[in-house]
Amino acid sequence: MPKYMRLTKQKKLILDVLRRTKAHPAADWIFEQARKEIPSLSLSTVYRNLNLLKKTGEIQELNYLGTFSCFDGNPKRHYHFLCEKCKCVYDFDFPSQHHLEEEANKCSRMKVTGHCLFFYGLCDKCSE
Amino acid sequence: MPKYMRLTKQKKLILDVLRRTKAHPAADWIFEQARKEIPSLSLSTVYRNLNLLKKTGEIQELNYLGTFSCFDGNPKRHYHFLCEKCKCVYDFDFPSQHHLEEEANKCSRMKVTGHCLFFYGLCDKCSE
DNA sequence: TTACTTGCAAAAGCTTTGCCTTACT
DNA sequence: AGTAAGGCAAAGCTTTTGCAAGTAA
Repeated sequence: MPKYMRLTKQKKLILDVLRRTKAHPAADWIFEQARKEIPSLSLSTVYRNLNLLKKTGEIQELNYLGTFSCFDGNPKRHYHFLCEKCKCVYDFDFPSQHHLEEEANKCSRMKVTGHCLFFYGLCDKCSE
Repeated sequence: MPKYMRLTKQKKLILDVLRRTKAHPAADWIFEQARKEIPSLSLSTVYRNLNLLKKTGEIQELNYLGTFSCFDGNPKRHYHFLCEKCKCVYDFDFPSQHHLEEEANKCSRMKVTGHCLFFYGLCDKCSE
């Protein structure tokens, strides 16, 4: 394991692409966008950097869709909404339900340290 | 799309294997177990049947782990706990938080029809 | 200069699909 | 009899890995 993380232009670009969008893109979308600025970029570099940035807590990985991951350039804990029609993931402004963890801890012998919550349904565009 | 679903011995066995366990196994574990009774069984049959049974609502698919799916022979809505150490998924007896959906509906323009919630941490065996 | 990172290609993991045969209704 | 489902092998998709060359610190 490396001692420090280098700020290469590839890493900087990948992080930028992710921060510039409100969507929660998959690795291949990030790759396609970033590639416009660095045509020699490779998909494995995208994956490697996404993993590094996830490890340092600069981004987070979302697994709501099952078959592939989406990434969020916002590292702060917040909830999401998944549209079942267009499969888009939206940020969802909703109060933290941290208290559920304490209740959950009382309910069982497990040591609950976190929870994952998201909502699904139809987004405003799809429900018109 | 088929007009009806046949009850083949393979399908019956796969469902049985899934109902006999309290764990939430992945497709390959189900395959290994079922294979003991029907050695000629193939993995694609397992996948095909899991998808059929999911479609008819007899089982549910869990995607908490990201890289692969787990299956739950209990079709009723209930919560789960994921141990981050042993990666086991447990049933988690916790009151339904259905009210969150109504609150969520008030919070946004999205049409919220459901939620997904699970807890994680260390299970009783791993936290000893 | 050191050793982390890149690009390329290949491999790995999980899941689906095509095709022909089998067997449930 | 008609057709859903099975078995096998191959393909598909997302993600990871090995390695030689490049480059940030």
